[in-house]
Amino acid sequence: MSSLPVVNQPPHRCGALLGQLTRRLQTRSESVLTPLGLRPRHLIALTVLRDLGGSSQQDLAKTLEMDGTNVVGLLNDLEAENLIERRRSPVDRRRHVVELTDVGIKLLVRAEFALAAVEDEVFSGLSDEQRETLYELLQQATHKTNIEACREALPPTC
Amino acid sequence: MSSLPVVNQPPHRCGALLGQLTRRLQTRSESVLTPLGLRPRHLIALTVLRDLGGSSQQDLAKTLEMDGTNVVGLLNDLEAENLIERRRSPVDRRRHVVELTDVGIKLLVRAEFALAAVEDEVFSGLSDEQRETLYELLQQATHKTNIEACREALPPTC
DNA sequence: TATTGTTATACTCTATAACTATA
DNA sequence: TATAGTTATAGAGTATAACAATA
Repeated sequence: MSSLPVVNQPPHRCGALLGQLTRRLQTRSESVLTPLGLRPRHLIALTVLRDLGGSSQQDLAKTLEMDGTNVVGLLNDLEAENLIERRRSPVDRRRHVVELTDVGIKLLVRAEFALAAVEDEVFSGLSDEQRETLYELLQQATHKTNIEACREALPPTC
Repeated sequence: MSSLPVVNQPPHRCGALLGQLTRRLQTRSESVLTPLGLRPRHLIALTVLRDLGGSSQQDLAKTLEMDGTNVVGLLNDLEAENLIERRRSPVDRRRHVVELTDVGIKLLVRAEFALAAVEDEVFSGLSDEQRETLYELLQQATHKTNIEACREALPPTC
């Protein structure tokens, strides 16, 4: 609201720092997941399956933003460890309904505890209040550009 | 400063949002760099070389946190486009001194303009003030854990 | 004919080992 | 012998194409 002739400095670039923190989080997450026999991808899949309460493989591929062929391999891993189940859908026998097993649910809970500890460590330079601010800023940024991306991708409706 | 019996909520997890924004930034950066014949890796290398004013390949590998063998390939690309020069160090002929060419400097400037525009777009959901806050939080977070990482890695001195 | 899941395959990125030349 | 750079090669991660079963 000031009309002083202040020179408007452009904001600093966040990209490099963002990438650096993400890489650090990724590396440490891998470390704590390895003893549980999981890779980050596996964990994301398990989380999505719990949140959706089961899914077809194609829907899962869309949600994970992965190629369908890679979802097959991912689910093969998880099924081999008895963490998920594939059942033919009774209404459309082409579809596989994928669901978490009890073993999968329990392992997911353990993994989430481990990952929470990783975040606490990586963000230990910030106070709880600062972390909350960071969260809100990131959410605002992702949400805005989500809408933008949607507008770009879809022609008429959105 | 309040002594009310407020329940301390743990802060939200930032990891997922951080990863999402980073991926978005990465994808769009690739898009704008492709017409310039560059990949993100190339740009990071060019930036580091300018900031250091030249470097040996090993030092470059350390700075980029990449394997030395991959730096060779990276530099081969850049040299083929006449963006960098390798010269034998006169004091230690095992070393290659790597420096930007004039062509490299000019292309770097163009790439940075393009990337600034990408950041402006990806962070368009935030005001300049919010972007600055985000920058400061990210910087504080990365710096703290940098020190931590250093303490972990080095036994006595640090 | 289109859709779901699968396999086989190729392409990229990254890391390991062995080689050359210099010290 | 150790170091700087290079090459060849193998291992992940990911994407494309063809195929089987079902709609």
